[in-house]
Amino acid sequence: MIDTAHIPSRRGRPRKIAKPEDLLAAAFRVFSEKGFSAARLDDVAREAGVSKAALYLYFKSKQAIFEALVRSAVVPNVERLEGHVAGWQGSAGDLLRMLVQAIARVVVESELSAFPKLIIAEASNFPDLARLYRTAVVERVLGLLAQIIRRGIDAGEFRPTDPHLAARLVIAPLLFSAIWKTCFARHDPTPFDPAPLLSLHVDTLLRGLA
Amino acid sequence: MIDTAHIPSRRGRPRKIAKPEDLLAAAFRVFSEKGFSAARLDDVAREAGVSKAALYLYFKSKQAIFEALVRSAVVPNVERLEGHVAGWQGSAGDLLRMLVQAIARVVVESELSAFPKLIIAEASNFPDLARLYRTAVVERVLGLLAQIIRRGIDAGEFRPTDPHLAARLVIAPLLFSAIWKTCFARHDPTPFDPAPLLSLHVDTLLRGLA
Amino acid sequence: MIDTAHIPSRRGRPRKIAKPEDLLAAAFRVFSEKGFSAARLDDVAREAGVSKAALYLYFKSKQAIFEALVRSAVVPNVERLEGHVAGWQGSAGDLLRMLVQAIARVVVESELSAFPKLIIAEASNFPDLARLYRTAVVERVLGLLAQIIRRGIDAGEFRPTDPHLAARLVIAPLLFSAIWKTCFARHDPTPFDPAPLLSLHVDTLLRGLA
Amino acid sequence: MIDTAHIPSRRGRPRKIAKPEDLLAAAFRVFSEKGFSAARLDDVAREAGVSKAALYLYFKSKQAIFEALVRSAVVPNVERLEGHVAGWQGSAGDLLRMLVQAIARVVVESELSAFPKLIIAEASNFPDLARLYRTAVVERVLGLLAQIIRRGIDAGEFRPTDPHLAARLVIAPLLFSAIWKTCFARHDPTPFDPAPLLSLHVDTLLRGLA
DNA sequence: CATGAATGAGCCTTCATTCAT
DNA sequence: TATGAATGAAGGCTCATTCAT
Repeated sequence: MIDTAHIPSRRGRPRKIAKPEDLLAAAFRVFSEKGFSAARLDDVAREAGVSKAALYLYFKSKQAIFEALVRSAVVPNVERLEGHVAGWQGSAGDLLRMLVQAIARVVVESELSAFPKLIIAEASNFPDLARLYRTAVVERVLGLLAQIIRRGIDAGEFRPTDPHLAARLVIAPLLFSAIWKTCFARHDPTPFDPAPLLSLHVDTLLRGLA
Repeated sequence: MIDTAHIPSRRGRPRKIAKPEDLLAAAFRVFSEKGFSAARLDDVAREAGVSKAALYLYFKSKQAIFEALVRSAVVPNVERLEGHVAGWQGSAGDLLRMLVQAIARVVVESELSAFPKLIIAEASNFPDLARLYRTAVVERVLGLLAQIIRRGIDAGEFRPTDPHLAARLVIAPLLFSAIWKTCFARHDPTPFDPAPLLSLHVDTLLRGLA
Repeated sequence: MIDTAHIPSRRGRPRKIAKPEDLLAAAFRVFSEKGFSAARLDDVAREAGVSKAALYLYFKSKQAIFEALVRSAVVPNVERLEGHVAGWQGSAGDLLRMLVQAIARVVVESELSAFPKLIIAEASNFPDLARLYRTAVVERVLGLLAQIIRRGIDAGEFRPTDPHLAARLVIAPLLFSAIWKTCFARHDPTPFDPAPLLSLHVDTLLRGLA
Repeated sequence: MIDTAHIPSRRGRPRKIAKPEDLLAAAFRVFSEKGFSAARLDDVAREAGVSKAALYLYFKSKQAIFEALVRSAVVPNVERLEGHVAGWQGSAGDLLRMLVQAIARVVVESELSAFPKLIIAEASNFPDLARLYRTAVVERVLGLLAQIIRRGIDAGEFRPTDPHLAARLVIAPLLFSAIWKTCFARHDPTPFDPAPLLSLHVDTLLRGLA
């Protein structure tokens, strides 16, 4: 235990230099654990190692923290995915398989798996953020997938289907995995491994689309 | 999944005798709109047309209401599904198709689509309920599906796969639809129709499993 | 000392039936002692013998309490004065003398002497209330006085002057007395008696206006 | 009453070397606008063009700033008035008229009219300052006036009255004007001109005292 | 001397919960 | 059974104050 009893508790003594990213990271941990409403800024501050008041140096309200959090997570990851696709030359099937694995790595296997849960939980309380997430993340990813599927159809690799619907079929098991992980796998003795499910998913889907 | 979901949202003169099911129905509407923490018992009471204090005649706390809500939704609907399966004599494929449609009718197309959202949102705050929901609903449905798939494999109708994984693939687009509906379709001009997606899903999945 | 230790401190036990007027009376005491900003609702609640939360059963915010307080004090006293004037038949001078005494009784000698102080202190923070007080109290009283003075001029009792300015001269020593009382007389050993000052005031003013 | 009141409200580039008088001038503007409690040191600092921490280089607390402000306004202006009186040789009536005009110029027509409001508002929160202001300003000015009035009585120019009470009558319309200006004239389209009122005041008072 | 960055303490406000009727 | 009225216990946000640079 660290003995800090000898430090006089004087008001206003600065202890730590806070960075907004660190604050958002702490907020993400607390918000995704508790949800927006049940999360306390006390917890966010403690998690970030700063005082509650310090949060207000960078964000003007609890809601502003949440909004900044969603916005900060929106763009970069999608752009990473689009980068994957741009340079690829293989078949549509191979590209789909690779994308599913890439998304799994980013979303399902990292801590970001809590993000969909957070959006799902708070969509009706923050419709603007839901719309932002939908247009800037979900529909962009779905568009990317639809484009690949259309390419596969045009090349005769896939049978004719609505590419936008098929794109949703690609995504669904990924969403399932992320949710399973955050909902059920937390208190589970055996660790949750999405790989076999996703492997079967791609195999089955590609057969089904062929 | 709530037996009383067919009760319309009354807004008129409060009935003198409140029934716990009415209270749960009101609680469901409010909790699924706001989440557990942001939901106020004031709203639940007003929605139910009773006083706030009346809630405490039947439930000892806000958390108890939530728990009763989840428990009430657990058993009946699964049993209904199991009834569907028991009497069926057709092929595994037909049975899967019918089950997907049945689940869609119950979960996706009714107001109960908010239920998965609620569980997802509150799983980490109520791990016991999450476990209950998992064992009493999710795994029972998955087990049912797995059983059918195994039957299909044994009959040579499907290629050999892990039936439990395949069952998840069956469920995933249903979950996707329910979530899409509660998250994004709320403020959407064009109404959300899960039928085409699920139709493509079953077609593709059965081809993929064949 | 009253022994309440044996009473279990259970949440929500109602203790007292609060009346909005009592709450406003308590608020008046605290606000006029401390000013709006320095007043704490804790103090208002304790002064009223209720919990802080009880204040919100009747008023939606601290500011709403303050506004209700000002509004509640505005009309009745002015109407009382106007009643005094309506039935009077004597000379303008006698009427002025009587009115000064009446105002002194109401404003200076009662606890209401703190009211002008409160308005003065908060006028720039609550311009709407200042305007209300000006139109509904100050200008009405000034109008009443101006009317009497004009009557005196018309009757040859007073020399010709601007009645609205003269009305202000009537009021000024009353305001002085009220302010002196709240500012300086509080911590004064010898009690403050406005009567001699106001007596001299009326004598001198009537001579000056003659 | 503040020696530095002639310093215009700078809004430009902050001077490197801050002077306590500048800080007090800024504090006066903010305190007289908001009152002590509602005034924020952020605003004082911004108004003074320095950082909030810089205030603590010269004053040990917010309260110390307020106290210094009041003290700084106390002595000089009264001495100026006493100088006016000392060298005067005319009649008591002329001297009173001149003094009323002098006070009006200093207090009512300048920005210092906010000072009485500030004292009135904070007297009960800062009784020591109220006492200081009373003895060092108010009673000295009243004493000056009483002395003149006694001179007038002794010379047969005024009828016999209590000079200390009569002095209050001299002051009252000045106080009225200052308060009217700060409370009601702020949001008034027509500018407030105290001259006619004070002119009538002196005329009437001198007649009344004669 | 001056300030940007940080904080402890406190206040307004909300809300689940309880009691008298 | 049912409720209107009340409250204790937070939580969000502000602000005077302090320290490192």
